[in-house]
Amino acid sequence: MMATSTSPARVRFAPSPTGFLHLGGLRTALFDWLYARHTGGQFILRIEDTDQKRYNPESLADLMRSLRWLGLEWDEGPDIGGPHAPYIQSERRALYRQYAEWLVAHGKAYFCYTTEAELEELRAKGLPYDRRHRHLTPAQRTAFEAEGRTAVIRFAAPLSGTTTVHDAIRGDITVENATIVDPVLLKSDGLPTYHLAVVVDDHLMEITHVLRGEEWIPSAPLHQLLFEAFEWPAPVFVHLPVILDPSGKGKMSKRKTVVDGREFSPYVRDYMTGGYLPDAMFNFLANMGWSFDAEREIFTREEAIVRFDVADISPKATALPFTKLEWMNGVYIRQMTTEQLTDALAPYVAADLGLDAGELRHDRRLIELTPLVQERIKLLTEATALVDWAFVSSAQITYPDPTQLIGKKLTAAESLAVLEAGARIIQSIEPFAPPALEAAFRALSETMQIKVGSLLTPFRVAITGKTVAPPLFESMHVLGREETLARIANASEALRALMAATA
RNA sequence: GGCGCAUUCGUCUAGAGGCCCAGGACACAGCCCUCUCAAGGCUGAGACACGAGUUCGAAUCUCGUAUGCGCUACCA
Repeated sequence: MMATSTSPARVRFAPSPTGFLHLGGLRTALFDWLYARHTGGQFILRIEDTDQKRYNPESLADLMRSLRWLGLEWDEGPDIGGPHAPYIQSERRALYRQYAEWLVAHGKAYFCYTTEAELEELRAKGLPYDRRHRHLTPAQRTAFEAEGRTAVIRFAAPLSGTTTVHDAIRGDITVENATIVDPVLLKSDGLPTYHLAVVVDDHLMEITHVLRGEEWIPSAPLHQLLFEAFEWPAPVFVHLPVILDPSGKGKMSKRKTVVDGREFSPYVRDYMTGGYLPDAMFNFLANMGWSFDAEREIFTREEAIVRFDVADISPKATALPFTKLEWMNGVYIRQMTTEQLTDALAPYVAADLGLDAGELRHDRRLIELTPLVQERIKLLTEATALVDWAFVSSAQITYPDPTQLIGKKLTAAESLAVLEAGARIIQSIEPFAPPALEAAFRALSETMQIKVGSLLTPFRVAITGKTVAPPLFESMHVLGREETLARIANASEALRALMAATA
């Protein structure tokens, strides 16, 4: 771990509200938050909605819901305000014009009247903007105005020399100034471009560390130049590696990607409803481009805060290992208390079974089943398939494939005999509880000379209708003596029918 | 095309000249445990993109090549 300054940092997450929050964006926000907490500074949420065409009204709510789900509370932001409000750029438009005009007044920017069509002509020839209006006379300007042309404000970038920006992860990055061709700062609709807005706001909001995607590396020198033009100190730049598609090649797509036959969405909202735990997602994402130490990757938020440092972030692009996410989610499920898991499971199971979540939360069956499924699921969504049999009547357990009722190395007749013998035990056993049941069935295994595994299979299928289910004796107990006997009777009947049909 | 960034097991990563014929994790395979399925334990297979340097010594430094990705908008 390389130690850097621990003075309080002001770090902002500045998404543009164009769609649902992406896992890549969440990771950026997570690193922002970790660094702010690590230094005892502030985490700020700022909305960069200067592109009216791409604005998506659902986006803001989704964004805030997603961040809060992960536990990333911000100290200043659009909904809670703060000393530098407003935190939505479209509400700050007057500010940007003012600063752009200051640059013009100081000879560091200029009005440009080039039309869309003229720019298109240049583009068609593969040429960048030719700085044609960099030195307009007042008379020329008046003439263009008279034509009704609207101006944008462009930065008068240095024509020679180089600019070096320091990136906290990669070190110095140097580019020729000549490659920076007077970018637009203020658009003709009066709103700023990203370049102007980010520099003005980062300065005004006293941002000390800029964490953003590496797609911004090429424009970092421009931002550096803008800070210099305004005579403001520049923040520390930290360009985060991109998140790739799980295949390892190409940026993660906006559509679902398939891994091992299962679909994984790039959107956070799908994980909020897909059986994932926020703590697991937090831990998982913290390992993407950063590592706690060489041997350990399961850690708490508090532990991460203590160790996190932007200088330790890897510069390498990463593909999200979704199977590892699932494994980690399972680890977190197993770490929960029974009460916590029941709370978490109730809404999922209730929705799947058409029950009331509030009532189900206090249902004896769910409460007893929770510890039995705890080490068998990786996602909260997987619980229903393991427990649904407990919430239906015996009549609803059918045996479409009665051969499943036959134990390994047993005949149908032998399996039937096993069920009947077991039913006699269940009828009279006291107490009707797992330890006593287990002892009795093991004794039965002895006397009938049938392996425990083979002996129990008919009961498991009889009771749950499935070959894969939670432990048998506990399951019987959840059902109760009468219901257990009813299901065994039904299963016996199914076996008899099978024997009659094949005889 | 130009400019920039990156490159350790299939994947996520440790590694800041000798501790590394490269460590951990997921996934995978085998074994153990076991009432099914899991969980757990043990074992195994599996990587420094390539080529030149620098150095007594390079995964670690330099240069080149290759590959991938990004930017090249009045989008962010």
